[in-house]
Amino acid sequence: MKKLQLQGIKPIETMSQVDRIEINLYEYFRNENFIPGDSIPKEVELAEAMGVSRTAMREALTRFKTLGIIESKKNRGMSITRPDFFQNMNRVLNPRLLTKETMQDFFELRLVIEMGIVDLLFIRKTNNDLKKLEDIIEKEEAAKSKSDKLKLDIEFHSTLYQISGNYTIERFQKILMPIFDYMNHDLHIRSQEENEDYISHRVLLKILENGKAEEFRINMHKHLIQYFEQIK
Amino acid sequence: MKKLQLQGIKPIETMSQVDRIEINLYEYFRNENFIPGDSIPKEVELAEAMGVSRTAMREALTRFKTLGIIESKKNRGMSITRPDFFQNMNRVLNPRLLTKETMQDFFELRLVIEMGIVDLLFIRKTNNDLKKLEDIIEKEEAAKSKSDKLKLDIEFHSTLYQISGNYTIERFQKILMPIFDYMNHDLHIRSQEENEDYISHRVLLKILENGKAEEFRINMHKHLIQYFEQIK
DNA sequence: CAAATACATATGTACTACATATATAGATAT
DNA sequence: ATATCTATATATGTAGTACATATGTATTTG
Repeated sequence: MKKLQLQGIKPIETMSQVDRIEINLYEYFRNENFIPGDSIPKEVELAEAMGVSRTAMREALTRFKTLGIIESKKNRGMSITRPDFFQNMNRVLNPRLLTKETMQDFFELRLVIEMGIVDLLFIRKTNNDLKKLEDIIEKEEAAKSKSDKLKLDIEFHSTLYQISGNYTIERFQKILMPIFDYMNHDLHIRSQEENEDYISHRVLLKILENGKAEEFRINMHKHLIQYFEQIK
Repeated sequence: MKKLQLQGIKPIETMSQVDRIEINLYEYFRNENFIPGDSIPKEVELAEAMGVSRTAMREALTRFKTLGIIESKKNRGMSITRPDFFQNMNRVLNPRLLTKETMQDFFELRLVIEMGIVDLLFIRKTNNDLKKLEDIIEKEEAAKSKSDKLKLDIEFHSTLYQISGNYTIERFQKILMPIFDYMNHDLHIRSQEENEDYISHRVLLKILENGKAEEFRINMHKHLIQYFEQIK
């Protein structure tokens, strides 16, 4: 029988005992309808109930701890926790470990999100938000050094993520930042000056204040045109 | 001294030995400039070099294995691997473990991505893709039962993700699917029939064939209006 | 009755022994 | 000489025991 390889699926025969323990535990957690905060049986009980050594059980438990599904305290035992998706992503996000394709994917994802959050911006924007953007733009226009300008550019876009009011997206962006940083070294982006109909942050802000979402999207696309041109 | 709580940062004094081993190892991996495929020293060597027991070292190594940063084979030792971000996400993605807020965030993220990928669609669409969408729409129009319609609706949108040519986004969507499924039970979405200017999949396809990205975005927004109306 | 102390308990760390899979070298047969 | 089979060495996987450490609970003490 040929072995078809699928994402994230191991053939049974190559599963170690700990793999099976992990699956058993996961089933157990689900069946018991545990919710975050609930405490679970202690290590020795779990090990005995499953007929394995404490060592192996601990290894399976370590996996869950690593994923943030359970946490443990001395003498207090272990309890279910609310996992943080992006925490793990963060631990793993070393650009050196990424393929070029995945980096390109993330790069595109950024553009996708920036184009996509426009509707959220118009639903959630407040006067305070607009003021904040105004401040950034003023600093940006006054900035002399290239690094200062870059910093404020990033701050402008980060603020847009904030205004979207979506904490998950905001964190996602923060985590992906190092990748964009890393990629910028490779990209040969033509400078804004070479671009005839360049859309400035100020124009975007004006539209966000008085315009409509559709208009904003069109201009955001123009604003990001240098990046879109890289995509084939 | 007050203890300020920050995302993903533990106070030093509460760090266990294994926590410190993990940090040490991570530094080591980075400094040695390991890339996927490189093999790393064996357990006992690492343990001795760091002056800890094999047990504790193994626990730290288990964490890396869980995150997909290293893998191990009997007698072959351990080697650096290319981690798969979404694999871990998948393991953790139990709607029961999500807060309402995070679910809402993901729900919005879906809308953001569907609005945002439009430009990628127009860059990457092929005749084959258009044909595939046509097929789905025909089946959809012929479908009688509600569940069949729903299935084909999902298939249409999934195909858009495929057409975007961004594998990472495609996987992301697949992983988030169960959440949307789960949420749909809670949402009171008014049916398409109640909607006067409802934009059908056929209209979207027409625009994708002959229209422009801007036009498509406007209509995609109308197509998703029932969902946008849920957002405050 | 409050504070200090002793004790019990569950996880954390260490050490040892052995199981298991696999690469390598060596022996055997064709 | 080549292929196949066998033995052995090796690194990870599993088991078991002992003790360390932190923390909750009960007890003693002022």
